[in-house]
Amino acid sequence: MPDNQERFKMLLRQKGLKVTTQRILILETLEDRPDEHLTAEEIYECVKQENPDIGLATVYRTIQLLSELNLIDKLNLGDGYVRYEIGHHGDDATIHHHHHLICLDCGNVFTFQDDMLETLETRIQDSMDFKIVDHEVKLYGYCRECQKKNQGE
Amino acid sequence: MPDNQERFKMLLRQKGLKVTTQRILILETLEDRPDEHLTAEEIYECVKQENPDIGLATVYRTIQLLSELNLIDKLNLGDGYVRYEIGHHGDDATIHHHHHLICLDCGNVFTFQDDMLETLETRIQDSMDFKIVDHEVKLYGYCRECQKKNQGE
DNA sequence: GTACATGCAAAACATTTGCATCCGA
DNA sequence: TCGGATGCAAATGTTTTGCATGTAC
Repeated sequence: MPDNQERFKMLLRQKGLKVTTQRILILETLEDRPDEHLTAEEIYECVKQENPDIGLATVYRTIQLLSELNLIDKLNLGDGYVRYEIGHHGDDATIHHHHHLICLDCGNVFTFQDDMLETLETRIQDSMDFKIVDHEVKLYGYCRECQKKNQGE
Repeated sequence: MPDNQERFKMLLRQKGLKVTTQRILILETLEDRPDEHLTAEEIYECVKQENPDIGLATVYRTIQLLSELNLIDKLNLGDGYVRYEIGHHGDDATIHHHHHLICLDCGNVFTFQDDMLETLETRIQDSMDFKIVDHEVKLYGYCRECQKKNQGE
């Protein structure tokens, strides 16, 4: 399991880019909140507590960098914000994308892992001659709490 | 197989809303291009050919209405535009969501249908106590043409 | 005639960019 | 020192909204 922070520093040096306080703080913010799906604005607010002078533009630029380096994943819940979460890696460098359950009532996002998608991908690959390299699965519905809450209706 | 146009008119009347030329033209535009994933701007350009005085705001307002009435589906390809397509209904009123294959090279979007998701949904429903009502699946990769084109590299 | 719809322009919104200054290597 | 990084403000581009006018019913 590679240390994200060390990897980030290594990748930056490799590209002749600089290791700055801001960049590290932004990565830490995302590492500390592995299942929160933060928006740029939210990341900005978090980092400002440690470094009040940081600018929102720096957050956007760093997010883009982290995304290109495959250290974070984008997530679009269709609410007008792009959200980000730290990448979930396996022992190798392979990214294990998990999937998202989105509650239509409370808006909470739950994650789950399932290997069935791989079977599906193989099938599509064969039948449609389309080479799949990434996927995104979102299931919308009602979480346990909201089902309970609305049972009487 | 219900007629979208008649259904739209019926639903409008039911809600005390009015059947206008603009609303019908926008629905027709989407009906005529069932697999094109149009942006608001593109719909606007199409409708302007029939009705040059239409405003972009009307397109946005109608799209929102059609979306609320479940006559069209939203699709976000992450390119900064929200896209829309006519809903694909079965014999009953059930919406048969198809899935999308997005080529990372040429950007073309292909659709496919697969029932495997239902098995997945049942499993999630049982194991996580989450009642699923809708889903969205996007697979990213390379289409046949682009695979061929880039074979030499 | 009375809502509701429309078109226009202005506003709102997230995100990006230009540029002078700053700072890591 | 020097090229990349930052912060700020301005710009961008999509989508929304306010309001006077138009139109379906």
